[in-house]
Amino acid sequence: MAFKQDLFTQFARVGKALSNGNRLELLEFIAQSERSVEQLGKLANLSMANTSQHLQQLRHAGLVSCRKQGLKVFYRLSSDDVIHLLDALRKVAERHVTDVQYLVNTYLTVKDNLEPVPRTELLQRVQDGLVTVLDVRPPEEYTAGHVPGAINIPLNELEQRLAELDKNSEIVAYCRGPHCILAFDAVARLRDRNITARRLQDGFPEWKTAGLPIETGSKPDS
Amino acid sequence: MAFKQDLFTQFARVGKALSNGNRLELLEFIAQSERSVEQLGKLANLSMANTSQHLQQLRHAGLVSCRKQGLKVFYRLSSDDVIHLLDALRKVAERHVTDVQYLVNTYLTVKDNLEPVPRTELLQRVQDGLVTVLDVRPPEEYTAGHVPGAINIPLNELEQRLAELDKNSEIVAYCRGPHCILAFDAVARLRDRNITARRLQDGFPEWKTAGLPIETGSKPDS
DNA sequence: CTATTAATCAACTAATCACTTGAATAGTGG
DNA sequence: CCACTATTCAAGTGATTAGTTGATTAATAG
Repeated sequence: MAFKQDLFTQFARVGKALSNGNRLELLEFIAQSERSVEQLGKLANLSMANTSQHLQQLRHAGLVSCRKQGLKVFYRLSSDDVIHLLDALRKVAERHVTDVQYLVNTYLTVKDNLEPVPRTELLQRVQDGLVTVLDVRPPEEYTAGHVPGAINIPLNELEQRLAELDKNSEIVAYCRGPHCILAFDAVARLRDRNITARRLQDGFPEWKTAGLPIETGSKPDS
Repeated sequence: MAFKQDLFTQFARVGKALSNGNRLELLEFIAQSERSVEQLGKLANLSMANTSQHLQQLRHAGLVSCRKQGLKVFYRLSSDDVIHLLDALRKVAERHVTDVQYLVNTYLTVKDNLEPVPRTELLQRVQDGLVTVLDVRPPEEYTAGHVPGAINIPLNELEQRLAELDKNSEIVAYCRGPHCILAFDAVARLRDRNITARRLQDGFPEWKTAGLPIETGSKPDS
């Protein structure tokens, strides 16, 4: 059955594109916004030629597409399907690969002195104006219920919306749960910019089931 | 940020597991039902040692898990997340890789010019007795789980067992997934004999992860 | 035209991968 | 105990991959 083999070989091409850490990092950058080869190379700390070659592999796998404007070539995700794919990949990795869990634990608790903020502590400190609570989940989930007073900035908009954060108060980010990558990613990015940030213990479902108050609806623009 | 690199490296391990056609084929078989190494090797036409090695790669990537029963080791998907991942992979490949489009068009669409039956529609129509659901996968996979009320006739027995089909109700055939040719083939053969037949949207794993009811065990002879 | 810049291509090395072969393990039954 | 079976391990080979280096192609500016 040559057809079946051919099909799996083609699917494997997409898998192959996802089989290298540098390419995955490039993909994540591209997912934020369209970028040139040079920019991407700098972000991922790769040589120009190497970056170009990786991007072409991604392009041949159908994950990204590009347009030339003047001297520069801008790459972007070819569709939202790719985001879903990356999401599914992360979810599987996060949930099943023990090494990822180990990395997350190491990073959050020991290596970077990032022990999560206990739930019980947070409410008081929000009321005292000591912390800004950041919900990095998608808007739908935020609207459906969130920690009182939290502002919603989805992870992919974080860089563009840094101005909305009060840089004098500590940021406490949370997301879907204890192993959800969103909040730790947010904390990592904020810390890259020298913004004090920590992660809330667990995520929203745990907050809710702990019997703590919640708030629903979307935040009006202020 | 070495941590970030490490994380992407771990994610890439999952990508690497998906980067080989034989592994993807094994995964699809495993998605149907738990199976031993020997069975999987035969299905995918691989040597024992080779199969074992591929399965171990899948296991280390967190995609499958296994249990030993007597002499045999049975592999199964480690969670429904994996089906979602495979789905996302297929979707991206299908939509963006022109070679896949060509293959799909050449082999599949030509055979099936009628739209597949949506999952949500099927249950109601089965209950109303309007359709006969036909599972054309091998008996083991049928036994491990199938659409409620479906009858099991493997493709190679279809011609001999036509009498079992109620020719007054429409036949809806399904198999392993959106690109599995078993159901396409069945529909084509039934139409050749002037039996009204259509294909179910996707296959059994997708049905299961959509949260729809399933039935297990083999059908008693009636 | 030439110089400059962004990106790609081509050629090469070291590392990794797919697969084979043959040996080693672990369970089972006599 | 031994024989038998399903699986895994270990070692080796040819193919593929990631990354480097230096040359080459396009677009732009003077």
